[in-house]
Amino acid sequence: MAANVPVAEHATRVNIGDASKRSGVSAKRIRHYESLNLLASVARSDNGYRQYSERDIRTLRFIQRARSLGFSMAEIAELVSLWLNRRRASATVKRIAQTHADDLTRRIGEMQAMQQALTNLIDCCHGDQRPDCPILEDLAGSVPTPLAGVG
Amino acid sequence: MAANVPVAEHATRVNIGDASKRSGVSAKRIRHYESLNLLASVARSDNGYRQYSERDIRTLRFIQRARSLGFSMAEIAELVSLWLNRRRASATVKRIAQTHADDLTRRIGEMQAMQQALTNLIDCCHGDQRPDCPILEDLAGSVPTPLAGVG
DNA sequence: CTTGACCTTGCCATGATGGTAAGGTTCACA
DNA sequence: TGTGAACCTTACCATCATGGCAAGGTCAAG
Repeated sequence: MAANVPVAEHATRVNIGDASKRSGVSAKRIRHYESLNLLASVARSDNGYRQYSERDIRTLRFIQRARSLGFSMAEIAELVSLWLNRRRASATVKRIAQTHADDLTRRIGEMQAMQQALTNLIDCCHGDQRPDCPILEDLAGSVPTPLAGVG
Repeated sequence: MAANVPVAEHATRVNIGDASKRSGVSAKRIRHYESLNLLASVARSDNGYRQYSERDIRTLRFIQRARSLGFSMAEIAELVSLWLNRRRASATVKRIAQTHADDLTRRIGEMQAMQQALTNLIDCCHGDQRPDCPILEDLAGSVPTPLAGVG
């Protein structure tokens, strides 16, 4: 029953369009990642077309997944490097992830503060045809500014 | 008791450095906002220096406050225009604010999803000197990919 | 007159991605 | 054999809001 298909992993090379379909990364992004040295030495065929191996496609999926978690390309470069390094310490990976998580926490907090302030203003605005508007009043500085007088 | 200070509002013109200090907007940003036509026709003195009136500074503070709420420059351009338009409808302002608030909500949600997924992975990682790491395993695609086989 | 603190314009960089242009390659089909 | 579609290539520009730097003009105090 064992199908005698020659898997020939090393020979399974596809063009960038197939690599894109199979990784979920646009061809444009794939080339960009290559320019950032995230994919080690992409092979080329005689006509100059890039040829992607299974390994390359796994790397592209790795990058795509990391992007979906919001990692920057610089962080992803580190993560890919660690992924390929069998002597890595998980502590290093964890530190990168924790730094990013902390960054997310900070940014979420900032945006929530904006959202809260904005929601308060929106709730106070009747939103009809009249010109008076608490949103504009707030932006115009209902709160007196500390440097209002010339120093 | 009324101090007889000549307020001379129309004459209170300051250079960009003072305008920056009094508005909290960097000189670079002030020039940028001018290029975006957010400040109507900034006056110039004979030597070519920009001269900011009290009104200009109020506008800069308005912009600064709007930026702190996360509005884009395009939205701020609309808001400034509405602020200056006595025939505005508060509904227009409210709509802009609501659209932005909705955008914030969406982005906060996306980031929270990232944060949650990341936190789960971090909690599973022992983070020591050993190489095995659930974070990398997740990025490498613990979930089987639908197109894993060649089509 | 020099020095330093201003001001001016203009160009480049960020980060990750998309768009587009101009051109080469391959394959299928008439 | 020609043609056209569907690929591929590189290269440049745009986004968005801001900072940085360079080269030079202006001004006031010493």
